[in-house]
Amino acid sequence: MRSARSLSSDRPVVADKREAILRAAIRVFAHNGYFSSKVADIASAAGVADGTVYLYFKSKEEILHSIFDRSMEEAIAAGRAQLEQTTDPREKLRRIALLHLERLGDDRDLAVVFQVELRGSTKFMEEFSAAGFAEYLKLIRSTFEEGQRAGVFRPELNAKVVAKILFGALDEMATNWILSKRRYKLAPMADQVLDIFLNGVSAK
Amino acid sequence: MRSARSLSSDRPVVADKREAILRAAIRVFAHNGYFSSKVADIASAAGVADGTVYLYFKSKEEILHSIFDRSMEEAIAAGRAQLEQTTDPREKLRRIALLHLERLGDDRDLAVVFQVELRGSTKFMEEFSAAGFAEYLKLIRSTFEEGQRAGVFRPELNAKVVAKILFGALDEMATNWILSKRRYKLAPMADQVLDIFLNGVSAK
DNA sequence: TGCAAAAATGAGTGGCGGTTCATTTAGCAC
DNA sequence: GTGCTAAATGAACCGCCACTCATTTTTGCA
Repeated sequence: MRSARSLSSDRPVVADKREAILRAAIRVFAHNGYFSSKVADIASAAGVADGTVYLYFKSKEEILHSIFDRSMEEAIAAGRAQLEQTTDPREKLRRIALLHLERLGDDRDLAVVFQVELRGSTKFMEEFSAAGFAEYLKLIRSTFEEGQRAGVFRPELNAKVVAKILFGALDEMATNWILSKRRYKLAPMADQVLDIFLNGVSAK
Repeated sequence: MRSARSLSSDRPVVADKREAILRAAIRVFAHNGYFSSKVADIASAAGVADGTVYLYFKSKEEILHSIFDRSMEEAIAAGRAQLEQTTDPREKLRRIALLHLERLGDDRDLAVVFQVELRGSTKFMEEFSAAGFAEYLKLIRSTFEEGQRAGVFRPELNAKVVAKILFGALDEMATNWILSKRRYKLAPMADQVLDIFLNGVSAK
């Protein structure tokens, strides 16, 4: 039973099922936490048998990795695309920040995985940090340096530290939003953060 | 064997052993992560038998809670004490920030537990957030509001958001410091953060 | 329609580790 | 020394769950 559309697609059913499992995993991890989530839960949420999960992923841990890798790749690509839209460094940072919070704000489950589940062990943190996080920080940093060269930002500031400050502030907005019972829009917070941030780093 | 100093102290040997287990747990959690740490590891690191741990703590989870509770209580008390040393709101925030990074910088293992292990599940996060974190944020926030009333800080800013920004920036400094292979002093970062932050929030 | 290969299934298993508790040891008063 | 209590011990238990694999189902082609 079930609509098994298989002809006409060059990528086989594989992609669909892999995708279904990843989506299910995001949902399950977000609700129960990575360590409390059972592979069986993910399987049933995805509508497949337990064993099927292992046809697409080597282990439970690899599922978490895949979620991170895919999302981070998308986020960085989207960020890069935004940067091409403008040349003003201030505006570039504004777009990065907005995009950052928009993406998380649009998918609460994914946001929970990113803000909470991925932070839960030094082992993960180190791997993830090495992978995508560092690149993301570098994106912010080089944009800032560009602004320094253009004379827009205070030249004496350490760009690495500045990047961490902006990232940290946005990160805290996201984490707070997840934990908050009161529902509000996340993306608009970007403006408030940037107001203070740009005011703090701009050359007078 | 062992020096069993028991007379003269009103609190019995209990406190010593509880303390030993807590310290051992911080070390073990920091090195292996909360979920990978075995109670047996903590016990042997503390120099006691497995079962002894359960004479002082109801469960493995309660150990983590106790670490958080005790440290947070100390941190907030220390923060309050600092606030009494000065009346200038700018200086107050500077001292809070410095203290924040000093405390984490002085005890890397505790810092790992705070920055990484405690963030690993929504369940923990919600409990901890409700408990001490919220109070800490409030400390920052009310100091900022005091500065607004004094005309030192921009009056149109939302104090809650401002508090999160400062906290987020400091938090990111701490997390980065833990994950960094290069060893540097954490506390001095406070000045760089505050430079930008105060510049961003001060009334001109 | 038949048939081989690929995909999917889900019951079973093996190991792990948090917790318990019967037993041992230490502390102390007389 | 003797007896009593509190503290400490650590072997064993037991529930859990990631992962395996023998079997079944689906697919795609002739």
